Amino acid sequence: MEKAEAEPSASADSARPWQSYTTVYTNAKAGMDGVDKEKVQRTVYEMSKGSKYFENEERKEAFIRQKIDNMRARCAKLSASDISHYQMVADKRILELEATRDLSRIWLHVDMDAFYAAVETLDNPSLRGRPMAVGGMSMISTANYEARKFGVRAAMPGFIARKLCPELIFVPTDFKKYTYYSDLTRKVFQKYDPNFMAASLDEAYLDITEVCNERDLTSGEIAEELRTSVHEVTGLTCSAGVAPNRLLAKVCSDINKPNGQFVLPSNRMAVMTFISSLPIRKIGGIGKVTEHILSGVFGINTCEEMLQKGGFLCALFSRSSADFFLSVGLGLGKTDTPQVRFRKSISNERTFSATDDTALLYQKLAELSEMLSIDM
DNA sequence: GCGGATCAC
DNA sequence: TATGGTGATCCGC
Repeated sequence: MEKAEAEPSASADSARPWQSYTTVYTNAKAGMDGVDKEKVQRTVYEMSKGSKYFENEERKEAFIRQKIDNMRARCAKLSASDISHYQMVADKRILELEATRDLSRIWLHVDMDAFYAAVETLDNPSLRGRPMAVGGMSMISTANYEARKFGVRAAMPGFIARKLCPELIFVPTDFKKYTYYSDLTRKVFQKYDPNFMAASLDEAYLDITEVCNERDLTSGEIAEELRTSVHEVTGLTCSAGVAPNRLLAKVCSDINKPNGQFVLPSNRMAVMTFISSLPIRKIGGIGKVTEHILSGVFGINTCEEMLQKGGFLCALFSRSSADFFLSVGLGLGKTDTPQVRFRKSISNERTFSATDDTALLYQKLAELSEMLSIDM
């Protein structure tokens, strides 16, 4: 195993405690380039410190640190013969996965730019050019690019956002509005792929192989035309990524955001070059925890390193997890169009302040059950 | 089979 | 004052 990365020591930790408190919204995102990350991080920490939420985050982070320590120990205990065995397992799996590579489809991922915020600005043009967020004091759904300059981000609580940007305008969420504009964009998507896959109100995957062939246009030309059409129909901008599979297309749509696009050519060399230096956190399905584990245990920070450490991954993870990690290292992803998609669960939940009042808890349960039964 | 954890939007 | 809601998947027990 590689030497452990420089871990924040106890003394550095107490000198700059905010550096160890990370959240999903203290991560880099489009429009956050000129942001003073240190200052944002410190403000988030100061506003969070001492709260129940903060305590729970600390508890979870301690748990993850322990998990990393345990996995490191398991790694260290592997014998030379274990290591060569798992290296063979990995090499074989890599060959099998490589054999499934399909470069025949062209996938496009569309992602609307700051969707909820952009819709609200269409509805109320006086918001244009001013820092604005959709949501409330508890939670922000989206921030426009003016607000992002202050470090304000989706998933950040509103009271912290206001501290970062006192001028911030709050607009309450209005899903009816977003659904209306989402439907408009989907009418456009349908013209390029009648079987397009909606991933959310503001994201979709399109297999544009046929439309490219039939109209004898490049994927980049189709992407330009689709984005122009979406803008004409809705007044909203979007970004697009083109790649031979959905996993890569999703990464690509983020590269020239906002109002841009990126095409990854459908050949193995281009894919491997693209993936080689790509940070694993860019991959859908690899979140904050998995990033920490892969980095802390194996020293894996880029997709290429998934292949280099393949033996250890096969030794320590389940078959399905190891397969996923190796696939990422190869730049493989789904290329099929599932014909039917079933919903597998239905649920509802509400957050409320802590209580030991059982009567109140039963009442909450009754309310939730009632609402859920109506949904069903 | 179930509950908790992780992840995405 | 104050850190969401819905759906999916995986893992360990």
